[in-house]
Amino acid sequence: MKKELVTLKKIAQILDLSTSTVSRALNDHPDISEATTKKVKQLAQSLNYVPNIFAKGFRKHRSNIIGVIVPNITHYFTTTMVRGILEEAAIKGYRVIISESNNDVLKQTEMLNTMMQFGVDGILASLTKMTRDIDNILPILNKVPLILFDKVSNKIPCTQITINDEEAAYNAIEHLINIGKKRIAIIKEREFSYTSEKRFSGYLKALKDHDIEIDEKIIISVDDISLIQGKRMANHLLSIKKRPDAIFAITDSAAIGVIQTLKKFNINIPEDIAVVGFSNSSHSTIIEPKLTTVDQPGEKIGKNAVKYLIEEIESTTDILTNKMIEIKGNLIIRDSTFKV
Amino acid sequence: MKKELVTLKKIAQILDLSTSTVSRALNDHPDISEATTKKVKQLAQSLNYVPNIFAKGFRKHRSNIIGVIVPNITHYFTTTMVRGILEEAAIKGYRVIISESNNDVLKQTEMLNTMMQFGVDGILASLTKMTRDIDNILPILNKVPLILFDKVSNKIPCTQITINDEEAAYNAIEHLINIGKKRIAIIKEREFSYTSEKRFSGYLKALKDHDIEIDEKIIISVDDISLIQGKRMANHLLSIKKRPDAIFAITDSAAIGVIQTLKKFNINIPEDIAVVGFSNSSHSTIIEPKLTTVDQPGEKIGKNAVKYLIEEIESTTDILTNKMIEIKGNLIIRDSTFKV
DNA sequence: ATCGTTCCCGCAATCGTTTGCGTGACAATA
DNA sequence: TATTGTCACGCAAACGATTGCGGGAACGAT
Repeated sequence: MKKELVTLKKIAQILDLSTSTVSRALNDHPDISEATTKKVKQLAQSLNYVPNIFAKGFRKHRSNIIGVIVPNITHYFTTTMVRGILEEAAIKGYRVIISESNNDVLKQTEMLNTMMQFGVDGILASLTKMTRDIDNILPILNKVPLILFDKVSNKIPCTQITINDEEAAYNAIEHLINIGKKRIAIIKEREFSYTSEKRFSGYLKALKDHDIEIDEKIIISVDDISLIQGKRMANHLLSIKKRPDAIFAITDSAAIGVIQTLKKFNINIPEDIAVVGFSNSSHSTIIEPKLTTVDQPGEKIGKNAVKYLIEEIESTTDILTNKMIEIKGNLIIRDSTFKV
Repeated sequence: MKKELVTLKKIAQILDLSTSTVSRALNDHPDISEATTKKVKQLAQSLNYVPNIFAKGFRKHRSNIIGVIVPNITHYFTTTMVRGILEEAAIKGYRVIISESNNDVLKQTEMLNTMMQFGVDGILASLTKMTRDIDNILPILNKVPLILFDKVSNKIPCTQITINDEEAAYNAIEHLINIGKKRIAIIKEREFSYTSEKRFSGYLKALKDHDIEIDEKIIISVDDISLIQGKRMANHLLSIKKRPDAIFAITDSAAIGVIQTLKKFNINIPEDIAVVGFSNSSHSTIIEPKLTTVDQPGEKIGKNAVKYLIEEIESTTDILTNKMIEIKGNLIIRDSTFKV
């Protein structure tokens, strides 16, 4: 546990140099001659020198840590984004600390603050659903770069990275139309959710473009978009007089709930009612029939988020950037909308 | 971005005290009178003082960060453990940095080293499958506390936390026997895997205890225990002359592969062949019939891992602890073994 | 009056690294 | 020769918190 630390001073003593020279040599400072630089680096190597991270951070006010906050780390899609974040961060020499907000707004702001106090160089956040009180988040912006991904909010002036939800939803609906569906229901979220709204507007746009009547009765809003709610809403949709012939659930889990109750009532999928989800979760190939859904390239989102964040961290200018980046999601057609 | 930092010195100046007094006051040092302690704390509060984490770590050689390494963060069970880790760590005032080894041994050792250099106070690791070259891991033990969880290795002298794999497997097999199954196959891992071996020995023990013949032909070993392999091995098991009447797959994903091919051949589950998995993954209730499996309390494992790790971190003695902790997993009986 | 305690608190060093500034050696230029 | 410039490096301060040591004040006991 003791293990005599190797420090700049030690290297300096051995080489009969000053610590400053050693430091500069290791950092490729132009003031230092090639010869000594080489000498220093060699010794450092052989002594297995590692710079004291604390002293370094202490001086430079840099931790090389980025903080990540997600609502629920248990969701498969979230983990794929996290994977992308970890990869890209490792490449760029950053470590990642992760927190889970459990969709609790208070916890979320608390975590933002802890992370700040803890000295992260930047924060990547995927917001909880009902993040309305932006006031708690805005102060962060002046202190440390913040980038939102996946669950974003256009009320916050910072760069944001999402799926092209609207377009992807549009494509999904168009696919349903192409296979002959004319009465397409949607199950979306009631609480304001950026992604839900985007997908909804893609839905509306597609219907309009194909001159299909929009019927409020088959536009279903739920509080939490879960498997259970999918079941409930499918039940509801079966009970109305003019049944839909397709159901677009804003989320795979809801779509799976829908499929499960349709099967319970022996409704043929996709002939009687087609179903499409959103996420390409791992469940979508386990359920039968396999679910048509939108694949979201999580790793790509994660990587991009890190890329933009580090850009902001290492930029010298202090202006808030405010880009909106969209990553393309792809419709994956499976048995729930298409029979071979 | 500038934002005049609040430091001990500033507080000291305002209160006309020395920084040392302020420091001690904030740390509840007995030398400081109640009155001044109170005064200092109040001012610190109102000034929104946060100790500079770098300076603190610099002095105390403590980062209050623990490193976590997992093979694959995408697995549901892994995320539940991570959740437990995050929760417990947050409570204890530690941050968590996570890395993914992707089941790559080289990456794993590299990550261990990076984390060490980075100054984590301790490391929690779930090992990659084929971690044989313990040599890369042993040096870590002298430098920083290490605890293994889930994927462990009894070759490494440190405390380890697992499910009671053997017992749980025993219970699963006993359940199969109780519902009348007499010829029970197992699909396990070929490569040495601590958990696989444990589950296998539970299987053997249960069969012996119930005087059931052990048949090598229905003991299947595979390289990677995946859904695909589940399908393949199910095919194989169907092809042998004395078919099994139950299949115990060491893993949910393999069990799901098994179910999928059994269904393809119109074999009744569980009447003809019962299936049980291990993990209680989220897939196990999506598949039909719903899968009987062993629920592993991931959060509990995570929490315990953190608890023991912090214990070691904060202990003053330097002796390597070497406890084996087992967390109980519970058999969850569903349709794949039991018809109502 | 002197001594010994106890209670509170300040001084100053310290951790390892970075960095502004200074300096000596030497070469180039006037 | 005197001046200027460049190169390569050293000095020392600084970052903010912690901590061993020492010391003054107050008080009681002798």
